[in-house]
Parts: sequence; C-alpha cells; structure tokens
Amino acid sequence: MTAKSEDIAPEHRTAAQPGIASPWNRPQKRRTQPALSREQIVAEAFALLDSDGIEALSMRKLGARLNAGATSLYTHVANKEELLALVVDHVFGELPLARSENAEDPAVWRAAIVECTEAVRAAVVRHPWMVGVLGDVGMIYLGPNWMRLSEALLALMDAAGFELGEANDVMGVVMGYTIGTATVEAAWLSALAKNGEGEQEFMDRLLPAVVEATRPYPHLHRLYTVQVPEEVEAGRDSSFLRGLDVILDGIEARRAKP
Amino acid sequence: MTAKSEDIAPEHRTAAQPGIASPWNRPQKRRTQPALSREQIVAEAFALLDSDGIEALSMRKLGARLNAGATSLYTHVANKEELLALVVDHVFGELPLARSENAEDPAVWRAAIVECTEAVRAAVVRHPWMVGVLGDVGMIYLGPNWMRLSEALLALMDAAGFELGEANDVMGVVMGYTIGTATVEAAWLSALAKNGEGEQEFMDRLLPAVVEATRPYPHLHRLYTVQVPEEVEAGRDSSFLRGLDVILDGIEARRAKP
DNA sequence: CGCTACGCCGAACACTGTACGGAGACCGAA
DNA sequence: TTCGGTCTCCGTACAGTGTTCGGCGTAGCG
Repeated sequence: MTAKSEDIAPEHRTAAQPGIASPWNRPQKRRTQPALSREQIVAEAFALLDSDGIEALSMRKLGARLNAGATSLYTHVANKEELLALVVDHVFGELPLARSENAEDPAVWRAAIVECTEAVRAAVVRHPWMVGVLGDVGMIYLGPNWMRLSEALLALMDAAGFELGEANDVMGVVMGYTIGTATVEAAWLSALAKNGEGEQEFMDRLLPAVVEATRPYPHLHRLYTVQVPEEVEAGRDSSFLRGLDVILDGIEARRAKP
Repeated sequence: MTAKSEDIAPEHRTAAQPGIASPWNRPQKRRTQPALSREQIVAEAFALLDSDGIEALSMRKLGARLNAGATSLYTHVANKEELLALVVDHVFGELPLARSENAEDPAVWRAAIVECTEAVRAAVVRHPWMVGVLGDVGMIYLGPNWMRLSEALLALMDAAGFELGEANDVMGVVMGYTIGTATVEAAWLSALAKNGEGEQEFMDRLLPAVVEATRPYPHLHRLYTVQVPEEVEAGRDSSFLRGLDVILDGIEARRAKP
C-alpha cells in the first residue's frame, strides 16, 4: 500500500513468496538502491501516528507498513526515541514561516505572531500524540525545522525593532504559552478520542458529574454552571486568541515605555 | 523499606521467608486489614518515579517495592494509566494554595500569582517525568488537587476584583504559560539526566556543535554566540519570571482600561 | 460451623524494543 | 573473472511489559 515506484517488484522479499525457487520468483536484477530511507520511515511513522495514535506505533507494525522487517529500521534510525524526535521535527517542518515585511508596524508583527503561534497550536492539536512525545524528546529545539521556525520568529522581532535579548524573551513567552495551551487542549482531545465520542456530546455527558464534583469549590462550581456550557470547541479557539492578545499587549507596552 | 507501621510482620509474605515452617514464622494473627491501599501505591509510585524516572516504573517493580505481587495492584487501581493520573494529582496536592488577602492591591495579587505559578513550575521541573505523563493523562484538571489549585486561583482573582470570565481567562493564560515553559525546561532537564551530566558542563560540551549547526540561521547564531553562554540554570529562572511579568503587565493593563 | 466476599497472587498471553549474526547484493581492485 | 569489503535487510532471541484469569486463603458474618 505504501510501496513507492522505485520499489522493484516486491515479490523478491523472501517471506512474501514462500514457494519453491523458480525462474519466476528469482530475485532478478534485485533493487539497486536501498529500499528504505530515513525520510520514508519518518513519513510512514507520522502517518501511522496520525491514524492510530501513539500506542499503535511499534517498530514491528511500522516495519510491516513499509514491507520491511522490524529490525531493518535500525539501519536508518538509532532508536525508537530518535525516530520520535525526527517525527516531531517533521511536523514542525510543515508549518509556514513568519514573514518580516513591514514588521515595524505593531499591528503587523502582532498579526505575524498570531499567525505563527496559531499554526503551532493547530499542529499540536491536529496531532495530539505530540504532547506525550514532547516530554520524552529532549532538545526538540535543536531539530532543523524548529530552528527554522525560531529563526523566522527572531527575524520578525528584529525587523520589528526588538533587540536580540528582547526578541528571545518574546519568543519564550509566546511559545511557552502556545505549547502549554496546546498541551492541555491536546490532552483533552486525546482523552476524547479514547472514548470515541464527539467533543460536545462527551462534554454534555460529563458536565453533570463535574458540576457535582466541584460543589466544594464555589468559584469553580459557578464557572462550570454558568460559563463553560456554551463554549467548547469554538471556545478553545477564542480563548487561546484572547490570551495571546493579552500577552501581546504586555509585550507592546514594555516596548513602548522605558 | 517502605513498610508502614500498620503492616503486621512482613515475614508472613510467603516469598519473603522461604525457611521451613515453625512457630516463629507462622502467620500468627495475620493482617486484619488490607496490606495495600491506593494511597500507599500512589505514594510508592511517586517515590519510584522520582528516583528512577518514568521508564523504571513497571507494575512488577512497583509491586516488588511494596512487598506485593504485580497483579495485586489491580485491585486498587484500574490501570497503569489511572495510576499515573493519580500520581500527577498527588504532585499537585503538595503545592501551596494561593491566598487571597488584600488581593485588591495589584502588587499583592501579582505576587500571589507569581508565587503560585513558580510552585507549579518548580514541581514540574523537580519531577520531570510529569511532562511525559501530562500528555497521556487527559483531564488532569478533574483531579481533586488540581481543582483545589484552580479554586484558590479563581478566588484570588475574584478578591482582586476580576469577574469570573476574566478570572478564568487569566488562569488560562498564566497556567498555559507556566505549563509550556515548564514542559520545555523539564524536557531539557531529563535529556540532561539521560546523559548523566551537569547542566553547565553539558551545555559547554554541546555549545560548539550548536553554534556550528545554527550557521545558516543568522539570528539564532548570534543568539547562541553572544547571549546564551552566560545564562543557563539561573537564566531559566529569571527568564520565566521576566516572561510572567510581561504577561501580568498585559493583564493589569487590560484590567485598568475599559 | 459453614458461607460468602475480598484481597492477593502465580501463571499465562500477547506484545514490546532492540542486540546479534547471517545472508545476499553491490562495488572496486586485482 | 574472482576476491574481498561494505551495505542493507531481516529471522531469531532475549528480557522485559501490561493485563486477564482462575484459584487460594483468610475475615467477617450468619
């Protein structure tokens, strides 16, 4: 299913054709270049993660999807951990980079940051397995694609008139907020997925229990009885943007003064 | 080692005392109440995680630490996943709650938020295994201890004069930032731990490679050559606080105006 | 005394990540 | 051509993992 056109006749595979040797199943010209590549493996792992989640990713299953043995992967990837790191960076590689044109206008750099962080958040939410992996993978920010993202952000802030230290701080605040928010959201979403229910339905089913459970906590109780019900999916979106706006206010204020 | 005083004579355990039966090792009055409890299990899992990390936590090892069989745990805990959720909430149970006295003074509620978020951040950084677990555990915020934390924060913001919706937003921004920052920090720290090196040494050893790797990215390159070297461990602390301050500025500004 | 309920656990199952060694095919040199 | 050397692939094996199931012994109750 995932065979590329460079794969020369899958029937060479010894296990695939257990019949007796004969001219018709003989290797015949055998593949001249590696059947597996790191990119291919990463891409297939990515697809598997997206379709079946993190606990479905095993070396054996991944190998099978590539018409390869499990241990063949280890010639291209040192570890499962390294594989996961590569996949995470692969995700960041799909995001658009922030552009720096006319960035001296606050409205412009603010919009650029909103766009960039929204992209990161959307990626994490669309691939909820990432949050469980981000913890295991130290040093994500050394991946080439994350570096490109960072570079673009720093360039943006530079064009906006921030000096390097400030720009770094801004990036830390904004990305910290984005990752934290997205983590919580994705955790919620994968809990949903495990129950196989839609967001709104699950919420409706859960809410009475939550309301009951929060009875000892008056503020929380009020929050869940009057505030939460109407906002769910759309609420997450607007909530993220509201929060980001507050942060950008803080940044812009600090920039204007001293 | 982890035996509680209610444990009546550990030598009943069949495996612990393989000697021949005799009046001295006979069961004698046998324990009258369950040898295991959910709290005990959670506490021991917590200790095991802290000392040996996430990949050292297996049901068998945990059982062994409690002088119990692996499968005995399942009478008190449904899953490993449920166990992890309980442990995470257990961590939050150790944090101090925000106090709401004199909260109408901005300096006071700001300080209270700083204190609270610093506690959360410190907890995550001190228990780096949490970040890998937060992803798997959906719905942490339904745990009783996290609820207590939220309630205290909401009460604080209420006392500070925020209305409920605003207070919720503030909590989202501040906690999102805190969790995100702590996640990145903890990932870095557990990568360190895996290499068994100190933070500064590892940084020194890694920096040249990073500087080289960032050559295609001018801003990043400058950042790593001129900015980063002097700040590492202390830098993380102050960086977190600087970012938080910016956010609080944004919040206070929004509060002051319409 | 017997009975049920409960807490505990040994064995078993289906899987996991990965080390190892061998097998086959390619390339360049002799 | 033949002979190595190198590279990729993979079957096997090992030491674990989470969890189910059936049974066992005790405690408390009638």
